Amino acid sequence: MPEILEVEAARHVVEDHALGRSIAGVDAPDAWYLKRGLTPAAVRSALPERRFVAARRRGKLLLLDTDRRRRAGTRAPTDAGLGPTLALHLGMSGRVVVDGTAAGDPLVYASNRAETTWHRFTVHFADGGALILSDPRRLGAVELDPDEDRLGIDALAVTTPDLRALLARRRGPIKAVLLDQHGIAGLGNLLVDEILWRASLDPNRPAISLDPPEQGRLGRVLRTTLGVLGRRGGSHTGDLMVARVPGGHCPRDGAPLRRETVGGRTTYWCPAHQR
DNA sequence: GATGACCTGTGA
DNA sequence: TCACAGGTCATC
Repeated sequence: MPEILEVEAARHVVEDHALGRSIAGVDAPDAWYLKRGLTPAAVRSALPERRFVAARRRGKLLLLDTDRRRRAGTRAPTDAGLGPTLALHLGMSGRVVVDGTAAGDPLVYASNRAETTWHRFTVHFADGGALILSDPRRLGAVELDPDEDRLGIDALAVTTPDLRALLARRRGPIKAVLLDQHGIAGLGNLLVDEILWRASLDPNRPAISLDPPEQGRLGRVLRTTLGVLGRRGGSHTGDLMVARVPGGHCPRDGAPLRRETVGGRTTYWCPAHQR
């Protein structure tokens, strides 16, 4: 499931394989997939003859900056300023594939008929390759020049002071606060459960109720968890993951895990050590 | 701040 | 056949 770690891996694939290549065309077969007023015609006219010059990320949003158009054989720009920024959101089942290579997938992408129908958005390069956003469940999105500030501080950059400030002004459950992309951007359901389990904090605790030592602990655990799971290969590699099933037991102390809805999402946590 | 809708593949 | 998963947005 694409949370910040998967999007960062996708960003890396784009950075390593898609920058600097001339864009020849765009396939946007699913107009519903284009958000905030973007139309297939608009995106088809915006991208060709440009190149991606940077692959950024804010939270779970992948941001691909383009350059200005240039006349063939000259260095003179034909329009002012930089080009638009293409924003890709992977939703819950999206994958970015460049020339058949997807993040975390050493195998060549076997494009069969079923998978082709999941191609919601494709950028064709002049050299014949392509960047594809494949998404079976259609909950991802493509937009142009997004409002990046609708997202909070990136989870990979958040500091303990940032976290203290955020927790201090929220009365809702800690879990809901960590999931809210306006505050901290990038954490999803699995990562938040793993972080709170490692930090020994009850997900239902009002954020405002954490004392300074607990805030500090949460900050440290947040950073180390993202580091460890990133190295292991993603959001699904947490220690809690194996036990995250109905009837599961805490990998730390063996107590039965509780399963309930917190912050609107299915939550697994250990009442024995998360307090 | 909480809830349901959005969409569709998977697994019981 | 149906509950469920996931992230986000509109609405209560």
